[in-house]
Amino acid sequence: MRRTDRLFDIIQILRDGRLHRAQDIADRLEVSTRTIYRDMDTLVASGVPVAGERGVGYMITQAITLPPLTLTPAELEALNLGIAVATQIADADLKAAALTLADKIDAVLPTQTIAEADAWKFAVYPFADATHNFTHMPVVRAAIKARQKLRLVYTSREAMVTTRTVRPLHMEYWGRVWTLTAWCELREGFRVFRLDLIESAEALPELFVDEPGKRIEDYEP
Amino acid sequence: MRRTDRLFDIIQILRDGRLHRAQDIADRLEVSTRTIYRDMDTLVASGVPVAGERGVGYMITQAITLPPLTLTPAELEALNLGIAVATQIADADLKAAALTLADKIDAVLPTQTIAEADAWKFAVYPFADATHNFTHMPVVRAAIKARQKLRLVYTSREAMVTTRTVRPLHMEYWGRVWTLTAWCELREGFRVFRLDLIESAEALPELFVDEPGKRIEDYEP
DNA sequence: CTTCAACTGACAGGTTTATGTCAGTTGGAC
DNA sequence: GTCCAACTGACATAAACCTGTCAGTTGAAG
Repeated sequence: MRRTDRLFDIIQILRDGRLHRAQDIADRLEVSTRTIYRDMDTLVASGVPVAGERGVGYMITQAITLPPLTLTPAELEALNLGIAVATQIADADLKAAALTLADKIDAVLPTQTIAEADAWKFAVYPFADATHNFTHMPVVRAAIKARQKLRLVYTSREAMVTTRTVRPLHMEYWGRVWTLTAWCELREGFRVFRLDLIESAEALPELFVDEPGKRIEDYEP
Repeated sequence: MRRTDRLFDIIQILRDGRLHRAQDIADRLEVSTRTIYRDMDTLVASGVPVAGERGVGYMITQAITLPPLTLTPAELEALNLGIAVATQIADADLKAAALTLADKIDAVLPTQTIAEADAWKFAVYPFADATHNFTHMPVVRAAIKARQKLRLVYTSREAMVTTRTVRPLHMEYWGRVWTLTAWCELREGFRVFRLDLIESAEALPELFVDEPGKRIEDYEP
């Protein structure tokens, strides 16, 4: 938990928009510069808009602030979190969607709360958990809808890499990982794939139709 | 990453809704029963609806499944994540809000996509990261809106526990932690509190009004 | 009361992760 | 060219975490 704290502290330091040398940050947080360089790597990989320039120092390159929203309090909180998570995602489409989603909800809700909402300003800063990998979500989701077969390069947990053609059927979110349930043409049976273990996913032109025994309804875990 | 994998495996095993003894799970995953008991702790703390009964075994107590949604693909993904996160939260209001939020979006979007959405079924299972603590969010948010003073019991990172009365002004989400910016009457100055380090938050009947130097606009990090 | 299996606490060993030191390299400004 | 500070890689050590063993306790069912 210590390291997370320090990463948080670094953002707080950078927040002023001014220039900071690794040495100064290191002194302030009582660690070595090497640790700061490593932390900066983590922050950049997490999507924090910080840039370092040799001979100069580190600076926040942008501040991401959203306008006030006008939801019911609890909904606002739920959406708040949702947007925060969605903006963490590397996928640009999803980032944009999270924002338009906010707009849509904003538009459909009664506007009477706008006035009082000005006291509730919030900002969302990207800070992805680099362990998550949502890269293949769009293509997988699209293939499920379009009933397109998928060619997957998949690394199993035993580090075996296989290439297979599957019929994508169903996605689930397990809080830590997303899974894809599919009928695997290589194994001739249902298989559950973890999205974060998919190396590459390519939608094939080949479509598939429901066949008894290969539908999601036929899947029994 | 190994441990996460095993937690995921345990859910997969429990998913069949049948009874499982710790010994059996331990054998299957090739770890000791002690490890399984520890894993079960983690799962329960994460909100996975699993219950153990002495002399009997472990069983999933409920399955949480949501009906199909009808958003644009990207929005669906964004919301998907948002709901997944929101349902992780211990706060019952927020859980409910996440669900009604989904309903509202569902209602306001064009219905033409409903037909094709049936191929896109998804389920969300709670699996909170136990390190997050959103317990005080509702009361803090409410106090900001109502301009009520808050009495905080706060544990600083140096493990110092203080009780203070603050004027809550502004909340921010930093991806890993939420912060509350407030004017602290104990320190006579602006302070930033991390929500996850707040022991207790109590809204006081006492209201506050804007005073020069104590408004969020006057805060300079 | 006995049995079963969930549960708990303490401790030791192993593994992984974090950090510091050091000795470099790189790119821009002057 | 020199200076500056970001950056990188390798290695050793220290701290944190994970796991197994063991010796218990607890609660329900028979």
